[in-house]
Amino acid sequence: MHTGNIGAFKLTNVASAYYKGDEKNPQLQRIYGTAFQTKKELDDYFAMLEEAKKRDHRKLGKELELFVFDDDVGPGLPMFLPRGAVIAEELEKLAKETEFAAGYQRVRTPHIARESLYKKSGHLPYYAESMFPPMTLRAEGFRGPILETLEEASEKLVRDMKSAFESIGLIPPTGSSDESFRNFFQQEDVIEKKIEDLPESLREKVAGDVAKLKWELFKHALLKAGLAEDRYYLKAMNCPHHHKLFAAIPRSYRDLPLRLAEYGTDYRYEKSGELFGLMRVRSLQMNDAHIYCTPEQFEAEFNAVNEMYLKYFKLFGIEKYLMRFSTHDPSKLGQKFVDEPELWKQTEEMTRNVLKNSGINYVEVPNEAAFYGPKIDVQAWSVIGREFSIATNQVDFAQPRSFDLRYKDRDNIDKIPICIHRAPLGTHERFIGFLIEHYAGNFPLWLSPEQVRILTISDDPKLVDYARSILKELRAHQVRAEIDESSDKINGKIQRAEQMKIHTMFVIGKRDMDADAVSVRVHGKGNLGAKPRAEAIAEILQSIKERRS
RNA sequence: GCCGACGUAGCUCAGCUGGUAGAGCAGCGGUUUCGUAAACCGCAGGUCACGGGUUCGAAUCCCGUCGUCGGCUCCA
Repeated sequence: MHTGNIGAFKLTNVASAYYKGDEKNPQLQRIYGTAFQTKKELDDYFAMLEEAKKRDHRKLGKELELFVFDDDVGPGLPMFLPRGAVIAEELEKLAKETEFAAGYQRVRTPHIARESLYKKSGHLPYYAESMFPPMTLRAEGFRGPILETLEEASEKLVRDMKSAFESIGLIPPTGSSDESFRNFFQQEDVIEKKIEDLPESLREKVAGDVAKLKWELFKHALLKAGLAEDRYYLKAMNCPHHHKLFAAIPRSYRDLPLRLAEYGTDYRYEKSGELFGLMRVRSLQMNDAHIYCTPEQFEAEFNAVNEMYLKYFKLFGIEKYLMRFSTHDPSKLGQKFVDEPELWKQTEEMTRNVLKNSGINYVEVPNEAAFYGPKIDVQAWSVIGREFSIATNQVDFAQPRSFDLRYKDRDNIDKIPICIHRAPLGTHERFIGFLIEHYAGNFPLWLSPEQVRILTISDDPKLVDYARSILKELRAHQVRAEIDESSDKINGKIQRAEQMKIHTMFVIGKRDMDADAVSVRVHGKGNLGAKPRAEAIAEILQSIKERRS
C-alpha cells in the first residue's frame, strides 16, 4: 500500500490511545479517519455505519422491550424483559436439542464456590482480575465459643498452633509450655531441621518452605480459634464446577468422551470502560459444555464441535466467519499462562493439525490463549458486515491435571483426560445482541418475541369471541400470540404491531369470521390476504417447527 | 481502569448568554366501531442523574460522585 491508493478519505473522531498500546504507557490524542481507493467504497462504509446505527441493539432493545439496565441493579447487569427472555429461551431450546442429539448431557451447578475451587483451577491467580471480589464469611467448622478478649484469643491461638504442629508430626520441644512453644516457633532453623525429619509425603507438602509451613500452621490455628475466614467467589466460568462433576464418579475409558453441558451463569468483573450494552456485560449466561476425552478421541470431538458451529451459522444465516487460533507466549509462562511449556507445545501442535486437516478457515494469533490452554475464537460477521467475537472453543490440558482428573484406561492405568471447553453460541447476552443487529429486530418467526398478534376490526362481541378462540388455539400450540381488542381503528392497530415488529398479524373482521378465515399480514411483507383459519395456523406451526428463517 | 463527551416526564426531544420546566408519542378516563402503517376530546405525569458550592435566584456556572456513549486496554 502507498498513499497513491487513497482515492477518498474522511476524518471520523478523536479519542485517546495508549502509547504503543500498553495501558501502562501514557496516553496520546489520536485523530481517526478512514480512507478507501474509491469514493464509492468510502460511501459504502459510511452507509454500513449508518445502517448499524439503525440496527443498534441498545436502541432496538429499548424500543422492542427486550432488556433493560438499571442503576440499582448495577452496571453491566442486564435484565431481560419477557420479550427478550423469549429469545434466550429459544436459544436454550435450540442448544438443548442440538446437544442432546450430539450426545451431550445436561448438568446444573451453583453460581458461587469456595476460594479453594479457584485455587485448584488456577483462576486464582491467573484470572483473579476478572473475578468479582470474594464474599467473606466466618469459616465453617468452628464450633467453639466466641472469644471475648484479644488475650484470650491469642492464648488460644498459640495453643492451637501447637496442636497444629503436632497434627503434622512436628513435636514441639520438651515441656510443651506455651513459652517454649513460642521460642520454638521463633527458631526457623529448628523448624527446618524438623522438616527434614518429616516423612517424605509431608515434606513435599511444605516443600521445604518454612514461610509456607508457618503460614499453613497459622491458618490452621486461626481456623481453630474461630478467627478464620472462608471466602466464596461468584463463578466466572463453569469449568471448575464441571471438573468436579467429572471427578464425582469414578470414570472409565468407556465413559469417554463425556460431554457435560450447562447454560451456566457467570459473573465477570469487567472494567467499567469495557462495558457495552449486551455485548460486554458482567453477568452472562454461556452456552457452555466441557468435553472430556482421550487424546485419540480429540480430533473427532474437535471436528464434531466445529460441525456444530457450521450448523448454527447456517441456521442464522451467518455467511462469513473466521476461526482465530490463539497460542501462548513462552515469555509469559507463569504469569498469563500456566507454566507447562511441554504441554503447551503438544496441545498447540495437536490443535493446529486438526484445524489444518479439517480445511476450516483459520488464522493463528500468538499470545491470546486462555491461561489453561490454546484457544479458538470464532468471529462472525452480521449481514451488514460488522464483525463480532461470538463463540469460543478451548483446549485445556492444565485443569484436568490440577483437579487430578483421571479415568481408568484399557490397560488398567489411570490417565488424565483432555478437556475441550466449547460455547458455539457464546453467551445469551452477546448472541442476542448480535441477532438484534443481524435481523434488525425483524426476528424469524421461531425467535420472534410475539409471533402472532390478532387484530380485531371492531369490538362486536361475536367477532371478539371468534378472535379469542383463535388466540386460545394458538396458545394451546405454544404459539406466542396476543390479541389487540382496543377501540383503535385497524390502521392504528396495524401501525402499533408493525412498529413492534410483530412477525405475523391476523386481521379479523366480519368477512373472516363468516368464512372461518383470517387475513394474514406479515411484518415487512404487508397484507397477504385471507386464508382458512386451519391453514393459517398450520403454516405458523410448521414455520416454527422448522425454525425457518 | 485511562482519555474525552454526554445525562431534562416511560420513550424521542425543546428549553438562547442563570429568573425557578415544555411538546409529541406512550399511559389513564371518555367519545368513536372504523377492512391493512396513527380517529377525537380530556386528564395525569418531572427531587431537570446524585451530592456539594457560587449567586438575591441554578436544569443552565464550578467541584465531586454515579451512569451511559466514543476510543484505548481487555474480552464471550
